[in-house]
Amino acid sequence: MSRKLPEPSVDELDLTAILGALVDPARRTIMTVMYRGAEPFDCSASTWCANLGLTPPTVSHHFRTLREAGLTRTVVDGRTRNVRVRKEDVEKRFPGLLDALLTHEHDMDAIDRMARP
Amino acid sequence: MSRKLPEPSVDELDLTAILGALVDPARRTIMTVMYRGAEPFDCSASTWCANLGLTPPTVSHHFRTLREAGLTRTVVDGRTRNVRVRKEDVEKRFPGLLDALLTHEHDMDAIDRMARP
DNA sequence: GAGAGACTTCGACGGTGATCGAATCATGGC
DNA sequence: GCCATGATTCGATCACCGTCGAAGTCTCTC
Repeated sequence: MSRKLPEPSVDELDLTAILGALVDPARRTIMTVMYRGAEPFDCSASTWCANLGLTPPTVSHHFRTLREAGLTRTVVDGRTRNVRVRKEDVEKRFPGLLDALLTHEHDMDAIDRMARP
Repeated sequence: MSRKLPEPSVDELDLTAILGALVDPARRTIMTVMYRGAEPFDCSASTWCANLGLTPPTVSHHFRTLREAGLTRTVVDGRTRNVRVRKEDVEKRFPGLLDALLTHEHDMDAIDRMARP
């Protein structure tokens, strides 16, 4: 049994909210890792905490912000959370946006760390 | 005799600064108008004030933010200021970014108003 | 030169957001 | 059913940003 956390529909996607979410470097790192990695993505918060140098509350806050901006979809299944980027939805509304924003990231450190199984 | 106001070089263009500049709806409107209009663009601040519903200090602040983010180039010539979007520079560093961000603006009202000579 | 007009800078205010520690909640195992 | 574990929420704090009024600066004109 799994439940999907609330998220805006495609029509509700707002550019200001999306940009507001992607201004933060930590959130952009999260998005870049998930955007270029295999999906669905297992995001144990503790792993993110270590790689981003942030505490659990802050990481939780970032994931909520991304989801509420419509950039990610979170499915809760038991105690694990599957988060994946809503590529098609965002692409439909703002073509080329994710590619333009998430393919030129400079600090690949966290990305490389997260890539390890 | 004209002088160019200080601006970051292409190598100094920072995605966080650019997104921070474009998060604000007023600045995004300014950029959209200039990006899609003919350039160079005569930006009498009083016109912007009327169309954006903002006071001169605020408009001045927005233009400064855009310039310091590397999105615009301002050339002062006497008492007139010519501002134009640094399309090539931004495109060189972040391909497709401006197109993705400035071609789906919803509120065309200010854009239409500014379009009139 | 002196004044008028237009933009910028300065100072302040209110709001928003990132961050953390502490408390709370939910889940799986005993 | 109850505890241990891991994430979320709550509350507070700090910094940053948008906005404006007032003061300052620059330029053109007379």
